[in-house]
Amino acid sequence: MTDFKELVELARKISMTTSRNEKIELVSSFIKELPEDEVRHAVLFLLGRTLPPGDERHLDVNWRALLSVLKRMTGADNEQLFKILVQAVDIGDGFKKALEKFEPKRQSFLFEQKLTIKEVSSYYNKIASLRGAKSRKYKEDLLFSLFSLADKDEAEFLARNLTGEMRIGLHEGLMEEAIAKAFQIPARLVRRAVMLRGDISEIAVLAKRGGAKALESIRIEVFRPLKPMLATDADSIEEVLRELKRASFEFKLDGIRLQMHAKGGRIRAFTRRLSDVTQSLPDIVDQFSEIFGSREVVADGEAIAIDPEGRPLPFQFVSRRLRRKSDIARSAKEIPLRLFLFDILQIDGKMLIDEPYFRRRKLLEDLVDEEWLVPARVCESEEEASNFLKEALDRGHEGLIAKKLDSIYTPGVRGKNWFKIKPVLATLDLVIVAAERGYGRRHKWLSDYYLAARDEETGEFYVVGKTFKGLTDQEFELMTQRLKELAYYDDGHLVKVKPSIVVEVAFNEIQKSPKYESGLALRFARIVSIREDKTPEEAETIQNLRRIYEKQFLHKGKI
DNA sequence: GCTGATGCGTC
DNA sequence: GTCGGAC
DNA sequence: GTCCGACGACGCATCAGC
Repeated sequence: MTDFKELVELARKISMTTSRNEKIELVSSFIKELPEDEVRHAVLFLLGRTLPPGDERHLDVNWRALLSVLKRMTGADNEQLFKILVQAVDIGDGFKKALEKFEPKRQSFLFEQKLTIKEVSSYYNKIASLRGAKSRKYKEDLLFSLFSLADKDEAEFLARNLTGEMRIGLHEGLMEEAIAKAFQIPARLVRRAVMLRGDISEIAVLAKRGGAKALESIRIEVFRPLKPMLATDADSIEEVLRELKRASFEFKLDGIRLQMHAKGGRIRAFTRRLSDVTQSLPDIVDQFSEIFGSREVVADGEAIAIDPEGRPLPFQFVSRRLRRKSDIARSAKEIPLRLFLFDILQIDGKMLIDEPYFRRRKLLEDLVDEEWLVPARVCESEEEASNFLKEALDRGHEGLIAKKLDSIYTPGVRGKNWFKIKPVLATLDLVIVAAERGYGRRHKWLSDYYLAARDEETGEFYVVGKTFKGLTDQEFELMTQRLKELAYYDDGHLVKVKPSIVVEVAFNEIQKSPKYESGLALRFARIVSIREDKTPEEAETIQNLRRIYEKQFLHKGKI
């Protein structure tokens, strides 16, 4: 039984170095020595996860629950804790600082207990299993008990782990290399195994138990989702064609990525992060059954919402279907989804991911009626591809995905074989009216900015979204200074400022907002420049935003 | 039974 | 999802 | 080229509190 303390110490060392090689070495020598039944949890915990993927339960514990436990332990009031947390680098640091400042109350145990890796995992299990009335309280009781067994450093680790933000500069990429190094397996092989299984903690165990041989024997299994292949951003069609010369361009649909599995008449649908959403999507299941009957198949596609004329609806509609458990039949009728396939990964036991794209696509076209396929066209000239892009946009879609014709399907990889091309939209000049202090590496700065549009009738500013993207570190530094000078309210976290600074903001879509008074919100807002030349009075108006919102429906459907 | 807070997962 | 920073 | 860490919008389910 390995002490939890050792894992905490390892995490500390990992966070101390920025060298990737050093991180890999640290993790690798640690997991090499670990008993087989602890490897899985150690890997998960280091990556900021609690339960293994595939476990349908969740802890339902996050920073609010943690705060409540912290209150119980320290006896401090909200104000005292807020003061500490606001100055902390992140929640883990805040926990540690609060426990240092106030001598914590702890649950007393009958026997002296020491936290082990397995003990923590067992607590997580119990917390995840609790449901129903008063379960929040019982979860907090368990957390109190868990934190009672932890010293300050362990508490810091736990707080980070439970919020999923370890911030030690270690994710799956380096973990794969660490596993490879620990068990002397080529990194390539580890990576491939993780892709096919979608669960790195399981691969770590397999690697320890069976080495390279065990990983080599891994195949796609129906009903076990693999990671979907991803696309790299491209600025233009020209850039893509320079890279690929000739490529297949497919419509990029704005819906949910679905990996469909079928065998013996049973059908399952998995999302991009491999959760099973079959239950919410009976219409998609029917469609897949119509397409493939009871054949054994694994296919990749996108589901979008469509109006009676077959035009795509905005993403917001699709998301209403997604995790629904109640009134499923009714909502399926209100917002019908339609599946569009673009890849096939396995059929009748034959794995296809190592076949080149053009063969997989050809096979798909032979097997499936065109109406179920994402429209695709092979282009080698910019003009041809541009026309196809225009067609996609005219039909209300997001853009194009360009695919290298002879590329294999590399699950989980965002590489140079698939590119996404989204058109650049006009930007908006908006006013910063408030800001929030950042966390982690941004904790000294005002990092998240409230963006507002002006009401041309009243002159008031209305928030239409927040963004933390687009500025360089240096610009954050300067912006923080400027905003502090404009502040008329500052509680340590939220800073409200006099409308003065105008920024040019890019976005992908304007959505209806239930949260903002303006009724509108920007999707994927990011700052592209600071408009030193503009005054707030010259900024975008809320009236114009409404017009832009309506214009989006020129190509999109409405119910 | 309703409402708001919280957590989670999609993009 | 999207961006900048760091290796 | 690749990985990592900053965090955005929504909508659903679940639970607490009235």
